[in-house]
Amino acid sequence: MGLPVRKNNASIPPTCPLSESMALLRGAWAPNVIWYLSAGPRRFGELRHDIPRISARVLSARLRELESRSLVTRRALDSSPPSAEYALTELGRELLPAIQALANVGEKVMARRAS
Amino acid sequence: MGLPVRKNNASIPPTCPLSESMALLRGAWAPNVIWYLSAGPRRFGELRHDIPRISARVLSARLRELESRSLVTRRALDSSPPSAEYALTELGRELLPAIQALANVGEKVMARRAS
DNA sequence: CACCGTGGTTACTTATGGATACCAACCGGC
DNA sequence: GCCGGTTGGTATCCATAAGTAACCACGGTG
Repeated sequence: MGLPVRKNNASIPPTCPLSESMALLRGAWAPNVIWYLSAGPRRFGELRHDIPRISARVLSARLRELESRSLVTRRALDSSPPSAEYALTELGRELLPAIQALANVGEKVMARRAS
Repeated sequence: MGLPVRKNNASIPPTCPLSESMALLRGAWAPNVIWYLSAGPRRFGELRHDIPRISARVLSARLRELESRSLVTRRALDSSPPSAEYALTELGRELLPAIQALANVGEKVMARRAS
């Protein structure tokens, strides 16, 4: 006994697409950054304000990582205090349905807890 | 100049449902564990085999955390070598659509890269 | 001139994850 | 009775990631 030999491995994909998208979203606050960019380009300080508990250090690191993964683009504006604007790429936008699905679950859980 | 005053804050929910579900999925490999439990209950060693790169230490920690968040249940079996079986709760199953959406994106990305 | 906002960077500390080894209980074989 | 294998972990140590707080250059403002 001890090994009831399970054959339901068949329903599991051989190489893991889940790990693939989790790799794109790796790093703290990455999904939030993408979410808050979904409505259009935003500047560093705006994102910092959108995600109150993120530190400048982590936001900076995350944006650079997301840029290197081609999920967001950075555009430097030479305004009087030089600012930067971040936007989603096409690839970044492909993650939006999944992030929306996560948000939906969160919403449902929050609603249930509030009731 | 410098501050083009953005009003698109209106499209952003006040409290963040995304962070809510990300908190449920916090910790390395958490989404994978839930994914591999979606087909039915599985034992510790089976999960370890399902997710080849996870260490026993982290799997153990993750299962305990997911159990404390009421996403999975643990059932000890008193077989000859005592074993344990983990299964999704109703709450855990609610995350499956979101995890499926992530997997779909990953699949698309992988397919595109392979072509 | 001192001060503030913008977009960061630089320490320093803590939390998390990974690798490896090890353990107790039990079984079957010898 | 001893050996090795199986199962579900734990113990230990180290590397990386994230949080905290302070600081900086720049120009505009009062």
